[in-house]
Amino acid sequence: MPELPEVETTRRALASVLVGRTIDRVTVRERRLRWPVDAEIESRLAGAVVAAIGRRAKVLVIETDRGTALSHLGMSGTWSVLPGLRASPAGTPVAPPGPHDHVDILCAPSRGARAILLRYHDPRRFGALLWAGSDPDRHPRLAGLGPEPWGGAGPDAIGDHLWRRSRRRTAPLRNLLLDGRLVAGVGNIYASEAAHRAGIHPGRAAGRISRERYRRLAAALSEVLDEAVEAGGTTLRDYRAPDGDAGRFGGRCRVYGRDGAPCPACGDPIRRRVHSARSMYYCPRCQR
DNA sequence: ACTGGATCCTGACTGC
DNA sequence: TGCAGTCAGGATCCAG
Repeated sequence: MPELPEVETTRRALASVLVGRTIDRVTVRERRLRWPVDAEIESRLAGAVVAAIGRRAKVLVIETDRGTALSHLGMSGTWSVLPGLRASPAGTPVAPPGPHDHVDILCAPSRGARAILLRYHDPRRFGALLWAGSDPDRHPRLAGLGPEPWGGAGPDAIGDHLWRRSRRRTAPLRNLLLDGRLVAGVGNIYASEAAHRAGIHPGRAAGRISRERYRRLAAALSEVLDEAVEAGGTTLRDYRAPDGDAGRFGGRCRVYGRDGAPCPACGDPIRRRVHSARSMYYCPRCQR
């Protein structure tokens, strides 16, 4: 799935076309996503003016004058801004939906701006589209999320937080980083990359890592997320930005997906180990 | 309170 | 070429 940088890339693209626009129509063709698409989505959003597109962890927060909708991309979700719309006889854009095109959001032309069609595509249907009303922070999908590792509190504060919350915990560091209640929006790729940059073995018991090393880890996390956002995210297989571009960070991963290849720091082969049914990639020499 | 495993679903890839 | 098996970027729920 899209991790934090991919969601951030999507957020920016959606914000650039949607903010200030009025949504005319929402069409849901398939409600069976991770949770059923809220039945009130269509009626709440029709006529709403988009005020902002935010992001919390990996959740897109669509703020309108009538309330807030949440969009999660799951493992395979993408929003695209459809190019080259033709006008139908009725004057509305036409673009026939393909398989797995579950939701359309249509904005009619207004004040010289042309019509836009946003389309949500999600083969695995692990994504979500939910109505959160006027108090999104209390919505179950957002309540209880840990602090943002990028663009929030500084690395020292995040590092201290992780250190404090990890005392006496025996689970591997990697598991801690993937737990959104401790730190928000970190997935498998960037957990691997940050641990490598910080020189910490991802399998090390989280409770046996010093405060200083957690600070270094938080700095590495912020740095790698920064670079990945700059590159428009990581495309492993099917992630696409709303303009159809693939993310360009994939080629810059130092460990993720590189088992057997040389560590860029020391040249020893990168190892892959499966833990909790997920792959961990690390350099046994650089990471302790 | 923590922990690991199972789970939702489809598509791409691997190996026979 | 075809087919079965394996794996995947997430996050929740559950039993122990």
